[in-house]
Amino acid sequence: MSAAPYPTIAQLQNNSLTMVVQQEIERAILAGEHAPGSKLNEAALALKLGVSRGPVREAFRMLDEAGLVRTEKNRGVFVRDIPPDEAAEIYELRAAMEELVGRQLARHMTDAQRDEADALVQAMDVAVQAQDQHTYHQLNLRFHDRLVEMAGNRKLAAIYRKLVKEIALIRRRQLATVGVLPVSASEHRDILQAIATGNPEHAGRVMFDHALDGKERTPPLLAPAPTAAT
Amino acid sequence: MSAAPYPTIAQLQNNSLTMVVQQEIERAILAGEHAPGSKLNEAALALKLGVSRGPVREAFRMLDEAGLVRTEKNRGVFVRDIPPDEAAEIYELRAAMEELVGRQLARHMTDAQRDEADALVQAMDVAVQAQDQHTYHQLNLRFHDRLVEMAGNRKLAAIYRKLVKEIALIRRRQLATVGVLPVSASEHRDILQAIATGNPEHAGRVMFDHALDGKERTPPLLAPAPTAAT
DNA sequence: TTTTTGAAGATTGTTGACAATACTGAGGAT
DNA sequence: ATCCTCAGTATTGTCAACAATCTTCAAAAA
Repeated sequence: MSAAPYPTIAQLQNNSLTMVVQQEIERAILAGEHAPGSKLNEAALALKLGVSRGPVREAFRMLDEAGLVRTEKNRGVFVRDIPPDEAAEIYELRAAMEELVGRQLARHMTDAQRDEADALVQAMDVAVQAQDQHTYHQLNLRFHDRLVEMAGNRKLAAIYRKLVKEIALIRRRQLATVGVLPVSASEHRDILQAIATGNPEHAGRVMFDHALDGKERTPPLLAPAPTAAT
Repeated sequence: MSAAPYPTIAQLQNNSLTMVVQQEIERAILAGEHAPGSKLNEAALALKLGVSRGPVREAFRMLDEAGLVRTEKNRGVFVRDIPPDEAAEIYELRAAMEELVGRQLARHMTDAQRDEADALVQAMDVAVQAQDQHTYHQLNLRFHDRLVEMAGNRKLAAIYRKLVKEIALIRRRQLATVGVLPVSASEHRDILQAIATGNPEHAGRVMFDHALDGKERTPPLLAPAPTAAT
């Protein structure tokens, strides 16, 4: 009675219009259909999604609290345009979280979990050889998400995912910094190896350094302010 | 035009009804006026606060995203009753964040910041000698909040504050674990001393250990489930 | 030309009403 | 006595209308 016997039940339970709207707007933002800094029109979104403004407003409040949009009283909500200095902070925070993950996994990782992670790394190798950037990126996200989940701290995992979403928003700014994909390929093996040693400090440091790479790759600034909204 | 010349301006800017309602409900929850697990009635709250249900619902969505309440479709929102295992996770996460803070401060803390922190520790000593539990607790929160802020990572500070609020909610369950206040009194001096050494790893570890004390003090479980709502 | 003013339009903030769902409790069947 | 059934009630989900605020832009003043 504690856990849902079938995932479908939980699905139906969360299907209030607000939830659907929230997920759709979030998807659109992360997919780049709304550029950072751009304004989200309540009425237009409601019309497009076939609902009234109420659920849209509630979804806005959730997205605001999640850090994906910013609300200005009597002016509207805007897709957040995360400034470079805050972006650096987010990267650093994520790195610290991954360090914690590395420590935990060095202590508690099971063989089955190790196998699963190995499989993802191998799949990434395949994607690299095939020059399949998109698949590689997806696998990379999944690899880290799974490791975070394996650490066994649900709160950590929840916050980590929020940070990842914000980072996805940051990446929207630095449009095409693509092409640097094979860099981290071998690092993933290093991570698993470090975890396998069972040394928490070492595993933590390796994951920390790896995560911070993303920050280093972030160019200081591309476009100062496309729209006047700041 | 970038920074608000007077804080009052920002105050008035955020005074939408939703914001006021959100802050009031949050205050009431953290003050224990709504017990964990208890139901929050939309209409009743709206009436009490003198607004319609719309702003109350929007505030609910924010509080849900912040982790202070839990929403069940077609059933209502409930004050979150954080289970012991998740409480442990939150404590651990907070400890990891404080560790990061310790590292940062060991590198960058200024003399003025050090003086401010020292003053807070001294004030805590006074409160301990006066047996003033409440003042001590407030100062303790402020001490850690200021250190986190001094670390210079706004995202970290924002998430830390959310965690602190959830921990306040947890404390509501373990009603009277009071009386252990002088324990951490000297530890605060140790923290500042460790930071002063300039050794990031050492300062981080001291803050981590200190933060985890809260977790250790948490009894595994007091009341299994006061209400049937779980 | 540049700045200011002020209506008209657009957008957000708030409300009250209606629809859909969940809860309660009395009555009856087993 | 216990368990179902089923109305009546309470509560949440959604919507459309009204009020308040902001934005736009043309006309007038400097």
